[in-house]
Amino acid sequence: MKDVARHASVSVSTVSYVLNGTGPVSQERRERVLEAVKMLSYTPNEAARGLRQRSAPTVGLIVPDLTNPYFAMIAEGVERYSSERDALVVLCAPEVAGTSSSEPTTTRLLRSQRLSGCIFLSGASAVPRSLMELTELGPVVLVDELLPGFGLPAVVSDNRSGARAVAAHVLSMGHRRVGIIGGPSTLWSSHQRLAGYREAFASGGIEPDSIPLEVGDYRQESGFDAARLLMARSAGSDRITALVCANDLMAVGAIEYLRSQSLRVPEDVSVVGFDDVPFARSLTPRLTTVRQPAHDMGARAAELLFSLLENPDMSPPDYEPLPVELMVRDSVQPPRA
Amino acid sequence: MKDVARHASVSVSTVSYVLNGTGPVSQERRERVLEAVKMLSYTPNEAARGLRQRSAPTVGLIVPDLTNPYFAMIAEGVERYSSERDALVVLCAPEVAGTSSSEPTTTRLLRSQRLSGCIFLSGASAVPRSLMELTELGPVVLVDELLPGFGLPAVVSDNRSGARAVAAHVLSMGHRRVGIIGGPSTLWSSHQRLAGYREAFASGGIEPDSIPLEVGDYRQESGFDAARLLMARSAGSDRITALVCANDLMAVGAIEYLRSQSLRVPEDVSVVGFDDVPFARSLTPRLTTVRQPAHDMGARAAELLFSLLENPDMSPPDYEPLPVELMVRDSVQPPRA
DNA sequence: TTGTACGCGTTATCAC
DNA sequence: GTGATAACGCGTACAA
Repeated sequence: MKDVARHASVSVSTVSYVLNGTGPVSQERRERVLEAVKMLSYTPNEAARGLRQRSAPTVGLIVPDLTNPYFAMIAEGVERYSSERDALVVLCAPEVAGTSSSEPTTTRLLRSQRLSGCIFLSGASAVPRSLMELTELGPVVLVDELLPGFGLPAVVSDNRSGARAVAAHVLSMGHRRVGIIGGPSTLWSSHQRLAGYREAFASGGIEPDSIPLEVGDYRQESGFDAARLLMARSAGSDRITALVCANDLMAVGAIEYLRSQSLRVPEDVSVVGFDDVPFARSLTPRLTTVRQPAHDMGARAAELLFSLLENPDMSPPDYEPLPVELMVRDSVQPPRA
Repeated sequence: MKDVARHASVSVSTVSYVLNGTGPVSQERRERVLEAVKMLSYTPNEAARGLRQRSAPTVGLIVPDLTNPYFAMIAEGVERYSSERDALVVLCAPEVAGTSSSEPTTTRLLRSQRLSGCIFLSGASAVPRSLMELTELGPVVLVDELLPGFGLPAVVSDNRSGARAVAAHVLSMGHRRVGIIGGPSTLWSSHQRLAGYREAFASGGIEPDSIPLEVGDYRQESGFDAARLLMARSAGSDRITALVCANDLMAVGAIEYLRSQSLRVPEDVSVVGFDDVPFARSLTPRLTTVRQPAHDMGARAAELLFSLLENPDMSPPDYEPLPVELMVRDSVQPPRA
């Protein structure tokens, strides 16, 4: 910066004025400065800038499992929006239980002021105890999941009505004996989806409490296991004819189990999912599911975080779930006989 | 830090000595310092530290498409290794052509010294012109792709022998009329795989030049299109009986096209892929493919970058491709008739 | 062994 | 309008 000032025959403060748009500078000098900047291909040192301003435009993105395409899409949304705002996105994998030292990396990072705030993509089963510490260090925005009791701002989609829609569709195809594979009971989304399913079935005249339910952890293997338990429970002539799964990955696992038992999908058992991950439509049969605006959710979470950063004691805006969309494909067919 | 010094009744330098392990400090004072640090829950300001040391332990991860599970796995590997080293991983999506301002974000970032180096996951079709600038600003490590002529260190897998292995498997099942869906011709991996396929077919007595080839861009849609072109070329009785695809996503696209033409997979046409993305084994039929050690590749790339950072003028180590594994599943069956 | 003082590159506060 | 100059929080020669 000194060099630039020298080349332009001005003082460093003038250079700063020009670059930050703060302070009045004569047209002539401004041009000289800009020219010098270009000549020397000068770029401000962000470390120094952050040092002075006590903050760096950097958002932490805590994501449990990038391999889940749904999460990856949210991450992309966050990245896209943030990079437009010239902010860095730092990837944080949460601690693997047991592996961690006494203090979670994420907390250490936020504390060391390398992160201005973070976006928390919970998705995994439980709420890390470190979340409370996190919130004391900077703004935290939740995506995809609500944490009742924490009062944290969140961007989520309308899980409940999505669940209602997909269950209603199953009903409308004539299924009466259904089973539900739910998500982790600790998660808000699991409850919402379950509630949605039950509402739909209830209004179709099916007693919600009579519907067999198994809970998984949103991963494929757990779908396999849950399907096994569910099918074992309903032997004989009143075998389940449709499996309603709380996400796509578990639906895939369920299908795998059904096939391993020589049950055909959808002829013998219909299956639906939730999320609409990219490969859902490439499965055989193409998976009926609920599309969540993953990309958009990521972007909005970032947007929310930035406004929180600019206006620290802003009250979190009214929470309004984003709309979802039922994707009717061919993994649901009328039950036979 | 001043506070800590005061609490421990020592000078700031002593605190610094203790924290960085540099300089000799008496046992007694050391303990006092550590206690004060804990009491005040002090954490060094990384901005200041970076300012002083002219570097921050931060690696940029440039990834074209997180939605591709294969890339996501590599990213996870990078994250895992880096966080063990207390380094941040910054996610960079490359510029979308046309969207960008004159200067790519990535370059700006590296130049502004917020990144100490970066890991380049090319995968996409072309080499950004900004790569050269990048290399001047800090160490760059390539993953999954080699860029001949740049002399950049890289971590890749043995694409060629993997390709040879799948192709050999297709041959061994009795296929003689095969078609190849290759990757972007600008990419090293595409050439390697193509070479591998041809070697295998040649040693099976099939003239490599006679094998129909279409090129895609590693994305699903392009697989669909390529399959269409390939099948159109081989009408009638010598219709292709097996499609060898340079990655899983294109294989999925190809299968989709075949089905749209009422061709059954694998009864009418066998299909193989490359990468072994997680859902490959959940497709119907389960996709025969080549597993690349994605996670490991990410970790090794990070490892390489760190050693380059510590030892700037180290010569890039001998390049040795990581082994891959043929995953035989049921998308390949003997041709009928 | 410990403390003092300076510099890292910026920005903000003041005089001019 | 412009230019000195003092922070920002840390590392580290150097003096004590």
